[in-house]
Amino acid sequence: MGRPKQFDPALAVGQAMDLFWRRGYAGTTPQDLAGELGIGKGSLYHAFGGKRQLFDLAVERYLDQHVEATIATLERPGPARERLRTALRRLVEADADHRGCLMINSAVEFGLPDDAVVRQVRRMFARIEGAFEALLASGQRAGEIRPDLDAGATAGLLLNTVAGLRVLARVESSPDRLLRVVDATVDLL
Amino acid sequence: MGRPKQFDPALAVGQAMDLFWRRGYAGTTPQDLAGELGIGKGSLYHAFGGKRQLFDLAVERYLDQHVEATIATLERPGPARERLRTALRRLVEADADHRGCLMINSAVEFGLPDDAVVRQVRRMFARIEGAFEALLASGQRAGEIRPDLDAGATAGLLLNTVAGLRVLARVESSPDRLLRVVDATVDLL
DNA sequence: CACATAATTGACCTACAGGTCAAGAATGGT
DNA sequence: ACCATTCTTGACCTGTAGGTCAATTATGTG
Repeated sequence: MGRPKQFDPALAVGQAMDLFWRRGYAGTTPQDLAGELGIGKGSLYHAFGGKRQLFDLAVERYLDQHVEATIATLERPGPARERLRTALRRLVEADADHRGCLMINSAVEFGLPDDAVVRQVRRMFARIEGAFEALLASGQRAGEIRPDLDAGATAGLLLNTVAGLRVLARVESSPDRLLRVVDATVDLL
Repeated sequence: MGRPKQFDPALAVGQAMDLFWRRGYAGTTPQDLAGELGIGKGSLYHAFGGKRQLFDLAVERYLDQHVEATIATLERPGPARERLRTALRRLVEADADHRGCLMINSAVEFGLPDDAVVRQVRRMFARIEGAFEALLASGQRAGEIRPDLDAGATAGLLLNTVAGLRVLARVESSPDRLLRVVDATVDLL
């Protein structure tokens, strides 16, 4: 009962995510958010509690949506090295507007003091690193990747590579150089 | 003639750099800056023109100081691979308080739209990449590094690795995992 | 000393971020 | 028809960011 919501909260979280992603947390005002969602500022606070709560929802959404998509690419069938190359290339090519990664941008913006965001970022890193390790192990079982490679350490290296790519994407105007990095990395394995 | 300055502008730029580095551009207020430099807010504007101008000076200082120091480490005598390992380890170990890199933090905070900062960041990246390429070439001449390695592409890879390390440092509580990344990277060359 | 020059300061200003709230509008239940 | 409940909204509030300025203080010069 009561008056029904005039907007779809799930959709709204997606729009908020988009805005935070493009403009950063501090760079996004409640005004901006209300405008983007097409609702009054009061409604926004009524529905989500506050800017930070909405941001946390946006982060959660980002994880479920974009991060999981990347991981899914890694887990698709095919030769391990090519799965890796494809996933990394996608990451670069999908970022034509240089937004980088919401999580990494936030990690840099908030830094260590902030707890909730940093915890989420760590969770995401662990998830990605795990996927890399599984990929490497499967590649080794299939004989496509040198068996003497330390899968754990190399997974960390790949996570680090992704972090680098996402940051460089913010200042690199063309994807070419990043794609070269992707290839150089994959070829080294 | 006229009243002499009560503070050393060069020193002040260093203090400002430190503050921007720790708190980010948006997170540092003119109030904070005046407090840190031990002068009145008005003095600050009289001496430097504004927050952004002071920031630009801080960035310049950072380049001349920290970036050049890292590059100097790369150019010291010794086996190429070990020079690289040392430089990367230093980067990680010197960042116990998780500030990362001023330039990279700024690149993420400002994003592409901003011109001055992004131009500086690109200059710095080019400088570092060049140093890596020289290092790799010298290692190849000395027979320490496989001659079939594409020095240009690999230099890009190393720049990317540094970017990753600097970002991960902001959320990684202990340096151990980053040091493993360093070793894994160097060992792959 | 008088004066031109330059540095210092805190009071002051404007804009806006982030958030609250009272009044009104749309529902289901009786 | 009335009510309890829930959403919606724009007006309103407080704090502060970023910056300006007039008055004051310290220097060199004639």
